[in-house]
Parts: sequence; C-alpha cells; structure tokens
Amino acid sequence: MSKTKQSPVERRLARLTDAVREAGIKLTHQRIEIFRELAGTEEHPDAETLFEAVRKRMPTVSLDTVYRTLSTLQELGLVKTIGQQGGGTRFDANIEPHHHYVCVSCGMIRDFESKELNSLRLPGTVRQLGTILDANVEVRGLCAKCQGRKKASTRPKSKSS
Amino acid sequence: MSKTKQSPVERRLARLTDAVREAGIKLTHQRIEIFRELAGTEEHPDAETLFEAVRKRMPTVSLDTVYRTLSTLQELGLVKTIGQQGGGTRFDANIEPHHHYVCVSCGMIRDFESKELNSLRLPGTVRQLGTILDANVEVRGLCAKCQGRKKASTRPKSKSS
DNA sequence: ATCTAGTTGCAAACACTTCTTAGTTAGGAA
DNA sequence: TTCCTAACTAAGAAGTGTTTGCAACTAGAT
Repeated sequence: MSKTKQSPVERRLARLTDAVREAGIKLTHQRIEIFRELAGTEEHPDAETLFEAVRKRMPTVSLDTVYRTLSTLQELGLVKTIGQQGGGTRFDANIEPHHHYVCVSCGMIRDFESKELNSLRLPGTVRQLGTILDANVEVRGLCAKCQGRKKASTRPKSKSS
Repeated sequence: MSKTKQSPVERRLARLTDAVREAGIKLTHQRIEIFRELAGTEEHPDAETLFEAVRKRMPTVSLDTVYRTLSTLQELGLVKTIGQQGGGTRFDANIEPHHHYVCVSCGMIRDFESKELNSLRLPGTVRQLGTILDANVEVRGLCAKCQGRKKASTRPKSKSS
C-alpha cells in the first residue's frame, strides 16, 4: 500500500514491514537495519560484511543475528542468495562452452548446449563494467525426478510455517 | 592401453597427460584416477562425492589429495568449478529478474538488466530435464578496477632498483 | 638402481555457518 | 501501560567444507 514515490530502499523496507506483519513475526530494529543495509547496496555482500556495516549503527548486533535474520528474510522471499548454497563446490571436466540446468529441489545439475546461447547479445552497460570472458545461462527448475517425488508425497503448496 | 578409438574420457585423459607433462609436474595415479572419475561423469560432483568414487578403486586416497588435485587441474585448465568459490554466501535484496556480471579477479558482482535476456529462448532439450522456474545469465570478466590493477602489476619490469 | 623434488596421507587447523544455554530486551496485543 | 514471549546478546561449541604442516613416499630423470 505505498502511496507516494519512494526511494528503492524505502520501497523495499515497506515490503519488509508488510511481509513481517503478514508472517506474524516481529519487526525488530535488527531486522530493519540488516535489511536496510542489504537493500541499500549493490555489492551483494556476505554475512560478515553486512555484520560489519550494521555494527556501525548498532554496535551490539551479533553475527549470529545477521545469519538468522538473513535466513528469515529468505523465507519471507525478500532476499535471495547468489550461487548455490549448501553442499560443496562442484566440479566440471567439460571446459567447452555450455549451460546449466539446476534442480532447485535436489541440486542436480545437467549441462545443455545451445549455439544460440553461446553468443548472447549483452547490453552495452555490461561492457562498461569490464571485459567479457564468457557468459553462461543458468536455468533453474524442478527436475523430472523431483516432480514425481513431489506429486507422490501429496504435499499441498504451503508457506513456510 | 592400446586402443584404436578413444572414448571422450580417454581423450580427456590424453589431454591430462599432455598438460601435466607440459607443466612439468608428475603424473601420479591419484591425479589420473581423480580426473578420470570427473571426466567420466555428467553429474558435476563435489569433492566429497569424487573422493568416495575414487576410493573404490584407490582405497588409500585421501580427501585432501582430491582437493589438491582438483585445484591443480583447475590451474591446468582441465577442470572448472560451478558457481562461486571462496568467501561466504552472498546475498541479494533485488528479487526482480536480473543478471550478474562477476569479476573473476576480485569477485565483484554487479547486477544488470535486460528484457531480452529475461525471456531467452531455451532449447527443447531443457524442457525435458524438468520445469523451468527462471533463467539468468552470468557474465564473467575482469572488472574495470582490476584491469587497472593488472596493468600496473603486469608492466614489464622496468628498472626499479 | 639411485636420487630427489614433487606428492601424498594423516591430522590438525581454518573459515563459514548453525546451534546451545542462559539471561535480557523489546514488539505489539490486550 | 502492562504483560507475554519472540527475539536478542553473549560465549561457546559443534558441524561442514576446505586448506595446511609435516614426515613418508614415489614418479621420473640420471
């Protein structure tokens, strides 16, 4: 229910307020500050970096809370992680250009080829960031096997409890 | 060991032999077996999985050798990792569809937008793997800042003493 | 067969993340 | 405002995934 024009950060903070209320959890200073910090940067920080930044304004905040809050924000769908989480680094002996399909449920990764995707037209803004070595596409979805499993377990779609 | 036609695995193993020789390092059983295992699977295993697999044939191999070998193979350019390695999980408060530019040197990540890339045409083979939730492009390169740094440090050694 | 630098196996260290316990603070409903 | 309790801090410990130090070993050259 935003009424006036807000900065991107304020808009995101408003979304936090809504989401927290809807989830029936508390809107604590820690949650606000941690999210504000993340929403206000383009640097995709890790937990430690975020902790140090928030600490400047809230000297008593603990690293543990940063981790817990990020986890909560993820459940609320307000925050995403970059790259895969959980499990270790995965290796690939295929050094030809190719793309990946990743199952969001079981983590399965499969290669696929596409000449078209090998030569994507990238927007000019990218070139301003630096040189381009390669570009690959990561498709995420639910693999055939996991679709079967989901169906079998007859689990109605529910939000995280 | 005398076969006329080579399987893809054998072809890759031949590349290993060459690369190892060229780099002036030793072609140990461990390196052969670890690489053979990785080159022979499409599953993009992690170090632990690879370790367990190699162990069946080489019961004395150790997990740290797997790690060290994978690192060596990476330096030789025979193996790649999927996703970012090193550092912790990185977070993103931008939940709109977007793409990433990643600097291979400093790890900097920047978002970029592209309507065109938001609606990529994916090959039909992908659909056979499972449902498609989203697809995003990851561009890797050397960011402007690191280009400057590289230039400065790669400068032909002028007489400085 | 001998030599030796590069490699390995083992254990221990390390980095990141999560969890435990216990005592305190503070959000927000009544 | 009062009260209930979720959420917090603190300090520690544990769980993963990865790296390192060191003595023993071995690939490959002589």
